[in-house]
Amino acid sequence: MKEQNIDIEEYTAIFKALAHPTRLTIAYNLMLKPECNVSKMCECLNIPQPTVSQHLSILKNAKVIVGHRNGNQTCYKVENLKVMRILKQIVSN
Amino acid sequence: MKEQNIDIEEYTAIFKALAHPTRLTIAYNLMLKPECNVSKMCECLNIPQPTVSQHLSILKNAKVIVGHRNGNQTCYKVENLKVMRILKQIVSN
DNA sequence: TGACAATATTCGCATATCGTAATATTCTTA
DNA sequence: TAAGAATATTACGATATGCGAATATTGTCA
Repeated sequence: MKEQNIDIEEYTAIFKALAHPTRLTIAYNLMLKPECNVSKMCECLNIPQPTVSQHLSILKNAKVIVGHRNGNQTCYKVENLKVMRILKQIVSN
Repeated sequence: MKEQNIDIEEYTAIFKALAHPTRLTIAYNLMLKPECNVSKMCECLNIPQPTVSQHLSILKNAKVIVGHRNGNQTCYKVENLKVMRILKQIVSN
């Protein structure tokens, strides 16, 4: 019998990162829009900046999002194709 | 601006349930096969029965799987369409 | 009913996660 | 270089999660 080559560890890490309302909201919105910086997220979510940065850090470690600095601000976006496929599934159902 | 009607809480619960290697493995395999009872899972996973039952309970509470008794054993399967769409995405990528 | 198989639940403890607060770092610009 | 804006990190107490061990429940069948 042929083994399905799904990487359980990888997907577990992704799901773990998405398993929080704030982080799922961030990831979901980042998938819809091109990218976003931190202070705009804080404003939209109405959540303190350190908390948002912590969540961003978790999403980043799980390879759900990537960030790049532009001057003194950091823009984040979703690039991981596996993550994008998952997030697109939950849109508009 | 129109609100996207995605239920963050619902998907958070689903992702939380799937965010564990054992549970993701169980859910993934249940999506591939028609259904499975507990002792067969214990055997395949090589994990003690109480631990498997605990994970099944978590998956059940998150509406990821449903179980029905057949005599003195319980068969579980994935019926939730949202969950199936997510799990199908992670197959064969 | 008694014994056994299959599954579920409870308990206790170790570890992980969450959120707030405080502080540190990085970058820009005067 | 000093000040301020934007972001990141650390510390810590409260709560949640994971797992093994023990036990309870449910169903079958002699």
